[in-house]
Amino acid sequence: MPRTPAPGTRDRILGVASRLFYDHGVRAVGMNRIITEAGTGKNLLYQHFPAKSDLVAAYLEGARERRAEAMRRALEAAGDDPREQLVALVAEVATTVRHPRFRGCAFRNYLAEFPEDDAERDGTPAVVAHAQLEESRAAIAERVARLDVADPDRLVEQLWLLVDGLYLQAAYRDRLDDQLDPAADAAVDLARRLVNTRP
Amino acid sequence: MPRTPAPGTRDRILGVASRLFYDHGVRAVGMNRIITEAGTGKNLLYQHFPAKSDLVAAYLEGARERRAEAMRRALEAAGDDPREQLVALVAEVATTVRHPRFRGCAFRNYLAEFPEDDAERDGTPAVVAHAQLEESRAAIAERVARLDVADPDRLVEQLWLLVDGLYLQAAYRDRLDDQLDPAADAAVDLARRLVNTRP
DNA sequence: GTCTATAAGGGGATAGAC
DNA sequence: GTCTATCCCCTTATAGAC
Repeated sequence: MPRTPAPGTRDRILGVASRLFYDHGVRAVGMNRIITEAGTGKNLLYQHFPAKSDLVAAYLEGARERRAEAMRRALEAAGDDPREQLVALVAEVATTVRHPRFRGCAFRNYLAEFPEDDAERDGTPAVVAHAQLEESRAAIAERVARLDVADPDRLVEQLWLLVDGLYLQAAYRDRLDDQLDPAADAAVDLARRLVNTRP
Repeated sequence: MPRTPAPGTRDRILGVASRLFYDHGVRAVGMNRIITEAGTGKNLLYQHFPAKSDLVAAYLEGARERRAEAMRRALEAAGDDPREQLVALVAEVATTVRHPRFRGCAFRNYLAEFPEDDAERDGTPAVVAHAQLEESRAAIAERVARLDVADPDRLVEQLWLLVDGLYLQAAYRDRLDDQLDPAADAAVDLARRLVNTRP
């Protein structure tokens, strides 16, 4: 049984691939380009990732971990009030969206690129993407459930609409010099009004 | 000078291509499939559309005309009150989204599929898509400008967030049995509250 | 043995020629 | 309509360098 050679290789390949996938789209980036920019051999890449699909799934999995960590930090900073936590979740997205190199939500971008990619086996990119979206939505639903509002389901939908709206706008509004800051501010403002409305 | 042969040919090709592009995505549909399903010859297709890009642009242009017509009808039915017109614009999107065969916004789908398609020449698909989005947003901004609200820009952003949120959710929430109806209702409800808030 | 570099297989794309 | 040219894709196999 051979030892795992060159421990940093997998991470380096995955890092290069992740940046390329995110910046240019999964379909637009070929394996050749990843190999060239990573400075590695083709054999080694296919040893760590038997197919491009595995590499894409690992890319989304990494993005998911980073998103989960960011959400966790935002919730911690918001304290114990579920209303403040809900505002913090939307505000975290608003902050993420403002990042200069932000180019849309990685998971929604993937699903838009591969609309016919069914969720068959475990570890499929589509499965990872759906899991992240459901997890993110569940974080909102949990906190809304702790509020005393007349129609909690509706509030979840409305907050989720803000999040999705922000992500989608970020995906196309950067073409012209259209800044996302007003949209991000408007989303946070609206989220605060929504969670503070008494039944 | 040869006569224009078979006047309905162009429309037939465009109709078949539009349906395929919308249902399966632009990248997933090759020219061969369009030719096969349209029952036309390859020569004839390239005579009407010299490149695939031209066919895609015509597909988006057609979708744009249909969207403009739907918006015009919704505004007419809403009467002269700008508040009712704004609610009608969001409600029209909510209705469109509920359609069983709805598979997302054609323009946003295209921009997601081709993120690096710059707007260079006229008639490019990306140009058509951007024009439609700006036109749709302008329809909201015009009516908000006629309201006496404290921060009109913010209201435009918030209404636009609802529209984008609806469109994006429609693009991925239909995978599982997740119905869009609650989201559509929530969006219309929120739009009504937003435009009826006094400064 | 481990990695790189290169070539080739198999498929499908657009576009054009006949 | 069929057939071909050209290109790029993912993937595998082979050959060479440290």
